[in-house]
Amino acid sequence: MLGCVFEHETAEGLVAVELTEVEAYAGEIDPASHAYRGRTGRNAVMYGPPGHAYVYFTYGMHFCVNVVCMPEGSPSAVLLRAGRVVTGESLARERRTTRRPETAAPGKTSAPSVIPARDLARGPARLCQALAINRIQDGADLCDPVSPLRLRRSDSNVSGDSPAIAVGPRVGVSAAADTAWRFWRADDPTVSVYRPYKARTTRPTNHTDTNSVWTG
DNA sequence: CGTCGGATAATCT
DNA sequence: GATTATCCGACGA
Repeated sequence: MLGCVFEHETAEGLVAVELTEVEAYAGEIDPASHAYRGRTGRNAVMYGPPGHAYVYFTYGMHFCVNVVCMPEGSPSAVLLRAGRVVTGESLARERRTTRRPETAAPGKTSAPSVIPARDLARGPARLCQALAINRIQDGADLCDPVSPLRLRRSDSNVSGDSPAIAVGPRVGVSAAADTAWRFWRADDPTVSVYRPYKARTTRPTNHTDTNSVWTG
């Protein structure tokens, strides 16, 4: 799948990326897979036919997209982690630009930060934001040429020349952290930065509000 | 350049 | 109630 084109056609226009980084999840035998504990409402699409999109919502604010890759009943998928934008760069940047509230003090000009091209789809959630992928696309057929969301071979580079592929552990997973099922184009600037899993201290929920009074 | 904490809510146990 | 296949801004070197 590295080097294939992943594209989404919407009313706003077409944004296409060339995939530079992917990650494999091997269904019910893989402790890091969403399907490890069996079928649920969220992972149902993974149990369906291959070539369809499995989109999930995570961290309370991000979407990630997978390609279902094994026959019906085998819930395996490949997470699309990063890509290089080849079509619709301005639209992708528009979607990726986080407009913050005007923090500029009176008399001062706020510096408009332009997102570098390499960062537009650098990371699984960024890729989804650049392509405007959300829950609606969960289950979409990626192999139907008529589908607005498609995965296809690149028009260029049909010569068979393929850049070197690097292999390493998956990003951000707590289980099976040493399994090297992440694949990326070596020396490509659009590949996401590796960050190992880091457990986070659960912020204590405020059970005792400030007005409660202990009478005992 | 690097590391670190916070945001934020669906999903699952 | 805990966990999470992440990202961004802040801060220090």
